[in-house]
Amino acid sequence: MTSMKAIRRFKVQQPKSLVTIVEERLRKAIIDAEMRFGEALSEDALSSALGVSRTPVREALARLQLQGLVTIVPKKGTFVFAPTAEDVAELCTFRFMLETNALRECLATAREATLDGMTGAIAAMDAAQASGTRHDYARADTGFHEVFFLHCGNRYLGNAYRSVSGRVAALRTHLSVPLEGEQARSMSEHRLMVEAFANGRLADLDGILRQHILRARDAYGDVLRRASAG
Amino acid sequence: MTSMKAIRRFKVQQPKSLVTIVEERLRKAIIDAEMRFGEALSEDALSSALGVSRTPVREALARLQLQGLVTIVPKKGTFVFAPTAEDVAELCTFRFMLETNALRECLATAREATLDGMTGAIAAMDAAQASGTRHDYARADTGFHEVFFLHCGNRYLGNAYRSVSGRVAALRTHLSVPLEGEQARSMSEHRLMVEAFANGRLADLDGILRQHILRARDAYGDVLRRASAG
DNA sequence: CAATCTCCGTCTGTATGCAAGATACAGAAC
DNA sequence: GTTCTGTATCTTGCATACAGACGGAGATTG
Repeated sequence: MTSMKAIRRFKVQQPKSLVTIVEERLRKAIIDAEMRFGEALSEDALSSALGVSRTPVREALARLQLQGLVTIVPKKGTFVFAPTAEDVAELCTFRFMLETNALRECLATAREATLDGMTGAIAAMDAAQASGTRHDYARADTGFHEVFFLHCGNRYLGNAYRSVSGRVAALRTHLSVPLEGEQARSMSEHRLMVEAFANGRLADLDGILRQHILRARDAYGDVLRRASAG
Repeated sequence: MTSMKAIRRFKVQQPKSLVTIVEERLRKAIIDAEMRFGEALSEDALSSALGVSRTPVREALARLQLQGLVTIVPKKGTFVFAPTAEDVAELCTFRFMLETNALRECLATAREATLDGMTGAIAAMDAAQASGTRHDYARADTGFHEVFFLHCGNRYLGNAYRSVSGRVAALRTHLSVPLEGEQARSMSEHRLMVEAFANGRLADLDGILRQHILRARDAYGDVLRRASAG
């Protein structure tokens, strides 16, 4: 029948499963610091709070564990992840590696699209800095770094990043680094990265990125050490 | 009682959960090519075959999906993953990136231990080549590459590798590359890598590794293209 | 008063039951 | 003969029920 092609356009997106909904809700709760590091999560409490049965909650928690956002201790309970300074250091090192490689790919195969994405993210950060909350800025920051993986053309690279991006985002919001000049400094570094990328200066890009991420690493490490000491 | 501290040392590792057992069993079945790419897996059939209820089976399948070993299609079923040539290419590229970085870390911080591990793995490969099955050789090969991540000192790097190692291992056994000289060539490349590592020649190491992995990529790609064409 | 034992509440791990979507096939209508 | 439709039977998604493990409060004993 000739009208079939037209009909196909009506295909509806099937509703998200409860597992997905719960997962996203909890993910947001953890990342946006609605819960504290190490806080206990009872499957029972969550299921009644969210109005679903324990089954999807349980499955969602399992997924979050794979993303490193919660820690499941057999027979004891599930807890919001609690990073140590070492954790953060390794995490940042790893992140630097992923981003460097993603950027290299972007520069080689999707220069225009990546540049567009970056400038768009910068605009969002500007807006957030001007009028938004700190959370808005953090979200925009996250978005900036995600651009690389959207255009890098390697799904595995993107998956690997996604498997740690939750933790990175959570660190950003939980440890609202108290340094005053922090946002301004972050912004200027992001701008520098866009510029280096536009000019195809890969070495510069690596340097800025390294500095950007490793500085974050030290800042987070300091805050954590202070927290565990005090 | 003062003897409690001594008694604690006898604590036995608690029995694995059913989920873990099922997961490992299925993982092995997929990796060792007991099932074919794309084959359907029914929760019901699996649960009765394994003698457990559907719950742990379901959870295990969810985990395997996160490792990329199965694909879950809502309301339709679960299937053994079915890689395309593109998949394989991206996978190998990613793998090269991870291994390169891991090796760099090993060379910098755990030279001796890594070298020991590599030579041990080489010995296992020799043994497998002399008298073992092709599966034995594949397992030893997998072991060789795992050494890097054992000693690289970055858990995230190791996790990322583990999240794709299943697929890599499955490719190795499923696509038993028919080229005759393959094993010998692979062996010699591994030996070259050990040598370059021992001498600290990082650039050489990168080159060999790149060649080693990218050649595997092309070989797998060929087999897959031929399979999908024929 | 301190150390230890015991019991109980709470948690997770697993089994099972039920509902709803997807597919394949048989049969009816043209 | 071809196409459509209804149904039978698969599949998963989710809810609930039950049992075993862990941890803490209180009882018990030195």
